[in-house]
Amino acid sequence: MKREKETEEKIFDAAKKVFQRSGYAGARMQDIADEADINKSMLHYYFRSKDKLFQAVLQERMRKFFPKIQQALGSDKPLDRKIEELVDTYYGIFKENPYLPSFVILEMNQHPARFREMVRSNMIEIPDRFLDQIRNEVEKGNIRPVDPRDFLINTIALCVFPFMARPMIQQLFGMEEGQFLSFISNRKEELPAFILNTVRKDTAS
Amino acid sequence: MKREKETEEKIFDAAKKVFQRSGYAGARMQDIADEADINKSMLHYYFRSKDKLFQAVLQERMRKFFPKIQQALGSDKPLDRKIEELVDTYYGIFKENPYLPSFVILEMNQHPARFREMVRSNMIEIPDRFLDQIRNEVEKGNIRPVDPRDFLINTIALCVFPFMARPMIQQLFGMEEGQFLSFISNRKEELPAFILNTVRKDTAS
DNA sequence: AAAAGGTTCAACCAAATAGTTGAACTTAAT
DNA sequence: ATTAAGTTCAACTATTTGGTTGAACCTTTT
Repeated sequence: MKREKETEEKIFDAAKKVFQRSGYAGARMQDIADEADINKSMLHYYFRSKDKLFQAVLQERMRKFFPKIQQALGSDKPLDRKIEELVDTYYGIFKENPYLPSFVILEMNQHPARFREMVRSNMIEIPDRFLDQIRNEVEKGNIRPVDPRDFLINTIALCVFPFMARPMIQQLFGMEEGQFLSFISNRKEELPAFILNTVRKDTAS
Repeated sequence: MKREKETEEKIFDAAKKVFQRSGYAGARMQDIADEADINKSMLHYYFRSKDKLFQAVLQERMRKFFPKIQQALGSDKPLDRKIEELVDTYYGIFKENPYLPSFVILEMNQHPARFREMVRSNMIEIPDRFLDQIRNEVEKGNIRPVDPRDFLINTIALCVFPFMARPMIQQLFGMEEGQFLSFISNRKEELPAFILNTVRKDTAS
């Protein structure tokens, strides 16, 4: 009764932090307890097992993450505005959760079945409105003939990759933390153009 | 004396497989022994410790991987041909090593210091010829003014991302293994255009 | 064929790690 | 105040896992 919510929340926040940094296999229950500043048995009292705790974290992360993307993809804005909004959404998420992209990639590849089930049960899917919009732009001749799936992958790849490859980027280009962040900020301005250009039509030749 | 090379090689191949699939933390020495079909103590006889074995694998992977990219980047071909060659190189590597991209991303983020040291000691760097080439194309007005680092990141992102996000792509678009592979094959044909377009100049307006 | 040195493995060991327990403590209801 | 139910924690257990050992086994050298 005392502080039920607070303790559970402290644990959950700590678990998010540790699981995202270290992945399931690399995370230690003791690390999570230390991060939450409580006794290790509390983890089991509130979440029964490492696996249950992890599932809870993964679910929360995906529920926080994908709906925003879906919403941006499914809006009725014109394509160029939509892409700007999407870039904004991605950057907003990753600024606060820098480990999220590599965490999702890791667990997705490590436990594809669990991941599939989670996608299915949370009804995560690509809005038809977006796919139709791309087909429509192609038909109207506004963009090159392109598989909407390719365009979506291009978009996500260009947004997400720098956050996942951060250590490599910093090393190869000799960037400190601050330099990386300002590089990423500058890049954000260019991104919508990069993305839209991947499918831009020849305007002359 | 008996089969020295063969056993060591069997172990090493098994270790590559297991480490790439599961990462350092997720890999079990017993799994590697099983995969190599030998006794667990052999691992320690030939490589002393899990860490040493992992280092060996990581180093081999990076030495196999990066030089090819560097070579493609550093060639004296014109930009469009170079990008085609680079796409070819990436696809060649990933067709045979589908777990390589997510493995590198994982370990890079998990042990950034170890990764940095490995990049440094293997003298992995971006060929100046490539960076100069981009600056030159900008100067000549052939492409939009662009930070060469952004262009390189765009290129790698568009090549690599589908391989890392494979489980998500298959789930979201309802693809079987075979469908994914043919999707990836089709995508390869579009890729050079996607990449070059990210920095293509307006030709009219 | 005997000696020497490298190779293999079953059985162990020690450390790390997930999970359990029972007693003490806190809070809210009666 | 007493009780009942939820919460906390130190100490403990069971299991997993990286690593070791010593004897048996090849292969080559002499």
